[in-house]
Amino acid sequence: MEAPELVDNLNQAQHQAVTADPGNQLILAGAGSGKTRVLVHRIAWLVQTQGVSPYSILAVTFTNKAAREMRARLDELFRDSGTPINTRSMWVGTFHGLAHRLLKAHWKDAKLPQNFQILDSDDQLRLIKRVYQNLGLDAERWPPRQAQWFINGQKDEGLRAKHIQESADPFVRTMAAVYSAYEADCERGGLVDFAELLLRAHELWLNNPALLNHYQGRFPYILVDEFQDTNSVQYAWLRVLAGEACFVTAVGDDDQSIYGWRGAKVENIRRFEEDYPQTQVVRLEQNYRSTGHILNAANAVIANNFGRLGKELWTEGADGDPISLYAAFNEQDEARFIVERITDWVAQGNSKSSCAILYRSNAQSRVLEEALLREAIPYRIYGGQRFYDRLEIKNALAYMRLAANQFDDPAFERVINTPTRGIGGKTVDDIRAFAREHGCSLWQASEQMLQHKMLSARAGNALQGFIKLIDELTQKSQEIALDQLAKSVLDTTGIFEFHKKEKGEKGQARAENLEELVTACGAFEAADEDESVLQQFLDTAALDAGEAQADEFEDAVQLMTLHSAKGLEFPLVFMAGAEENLFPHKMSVEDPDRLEEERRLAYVGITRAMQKLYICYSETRRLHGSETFNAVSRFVKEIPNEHLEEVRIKSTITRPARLQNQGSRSPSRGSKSAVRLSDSGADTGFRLGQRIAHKKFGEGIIIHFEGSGPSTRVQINFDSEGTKWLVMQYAKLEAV
DNA sequence: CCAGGACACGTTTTT
DNA sequence: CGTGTCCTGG
Repeated sequence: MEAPELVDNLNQAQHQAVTADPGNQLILAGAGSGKTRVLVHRIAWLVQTQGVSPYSILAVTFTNKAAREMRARLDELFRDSGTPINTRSMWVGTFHGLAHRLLKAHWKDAKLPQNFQILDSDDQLRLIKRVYQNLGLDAERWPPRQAQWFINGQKDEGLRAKHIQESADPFVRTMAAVYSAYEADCERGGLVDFAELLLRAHELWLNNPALLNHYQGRFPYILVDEFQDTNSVQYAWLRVLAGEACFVTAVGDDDQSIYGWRGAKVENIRRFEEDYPQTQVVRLEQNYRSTGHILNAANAVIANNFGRLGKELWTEGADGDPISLYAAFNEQDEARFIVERITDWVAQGNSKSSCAILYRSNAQSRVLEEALLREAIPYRIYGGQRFYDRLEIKNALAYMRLAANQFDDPAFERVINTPTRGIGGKTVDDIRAFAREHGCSLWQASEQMLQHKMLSARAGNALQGFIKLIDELTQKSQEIALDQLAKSVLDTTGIFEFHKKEKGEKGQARAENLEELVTACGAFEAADEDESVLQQFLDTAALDAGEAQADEFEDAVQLMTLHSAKGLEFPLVFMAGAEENLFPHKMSVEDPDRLEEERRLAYVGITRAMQKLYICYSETRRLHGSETFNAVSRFVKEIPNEHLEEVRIKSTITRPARLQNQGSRSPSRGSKSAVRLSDSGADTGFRLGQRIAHKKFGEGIIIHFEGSGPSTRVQINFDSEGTKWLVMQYAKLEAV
């Protein structure tokens, strides 16, 4: 059967990947090589030419965004080829989403209550803190966050509390105890955290051979996106499901594995061929995104890593501009440089949203934001707080959760006194103690304590009011539509007023978000007839926190970390802070594996750029309150000179080491003996003692020069502003 | 309850 | 240095 529309316009490697005979397949997809296209076309090809049912395909991604995109593109493809298929009923989703779907369908086999609740990391931490109280642990000595990290790490490796080996190490012993108690609490409350979804789903296979057999028969074709990001449980879950007969297509790029620190295992993709017999390997190396200079730079950098599966990006397109390297004087200068380049770019008729500023750590954004703010350039920070992660939304959702399930302890704790209704810490402690003693939920404990009049009149009344409130919501939840319930939560619990009266613009924003929640509830479409719309909505909210920001349609410069830039592309890209100890980060330079991950991050960063890439580093940087002096990043040095062009001619100044001990803000200006100053300023068109005018600072007299060329820095004693150091290139001085 | 101060901390993030 | 958290005093 022919399916020309599926293979037209594919290059040879893509064609090979899409039309390969059914079998195990490893598609090594370089950055910008048309990966999603291949994945989607492969699915359509199987369906349209191989007679594979779309419902016997399992397609797994990591993020909801990726899953949505895949679904949308499948919809489009199927629609265009005249074979409309309901992709909503296909098994396309995230690992967590699919695991959840399985556990919902087989809650009994999974040994879960039917209405088990998903615990987000906030709830999880809260629960761990409660475990601490129960165990009488010192939160100072063993930070609860560490316990959370530990528990999730163990689960990611497929390990339960009982699997942790006896250890003499007090840390391990303590953590194991916390894990164990936490597990018991989750068990009692029917609570499932994110890692637990995966672990349970894996155990579901292992403990129910018949069930596993059923799904193995159901899904003879499995496709996994971003395979290099799979962690141990995810890999194991897939491996078991695939069994001996299913065909697995793994799509990924070992060179873009940047999540090792949260459990992802590059080895999973590297050993794929060994684990899945007769794997056909296809390399997608032709790049449709970047210019030649950019790709060659990326290739050269990543070539320094060992044990790669190997891949070299190339393009039919032009070499383009070399990468520009700017050595900033300090982080302010760096920001100013970037903003000026953006201003130029926009002046040439480009959009602001076509530029991205990438950085290694979030702390770097502040200075960049300030510089953008100064020039009134709108910007958007990617990866901010998402809708369902907002405090006010979580509070409202907690009421809805209680309406769905009164035994949801994390929800109970969150809102029992939010807004304040006179149930103080003491009362809540008493309820917790009672619940713990009787092994029941906080809700049940509250009812019991009220019944037996175990509380003071005042606390009792307040608690009674809360119980009544929730009872009424529970009642309503069975009678009215979801958005009406949400509205009712806002009206009756006081949460709307509570957040609205928060000071500043915050209150306004929170009120708007809460109203938005009602709208979202109105727009929610339930997929499953057998379960309450409310429960489905809550699960969706827990598994998909929504988009990061509301005003994403405004034309704005994009700011983000290198990590969150993965998968995106921009015509103009700035990589800021390319300095040793910042990038690669100092926490990663000692360990070769972690250093390689940093290098992959550099590779990801470079390959985001389509037309033009600027790499910036700063000779001095204020970090954690003190001045740091870092060399240019080793990754920059790994880029061959032919692809680089220095924007600033490096000055001839050599800074003595002792400068680091000097307290002054501008250490290199301190003493004449330490720094070779060019007192002529010959190549600048200005001379010492000359009177000049500056747009912002007014008139002044030149009192020092340093460096040469356009990067020459000049000290001016302004009449009204005092002395300042400026970079000649930017200062735009005029002789008076 | 909340403002304000002391104090600690400082890489990356999705579900 | 800037931010977030925890604690205390009013």
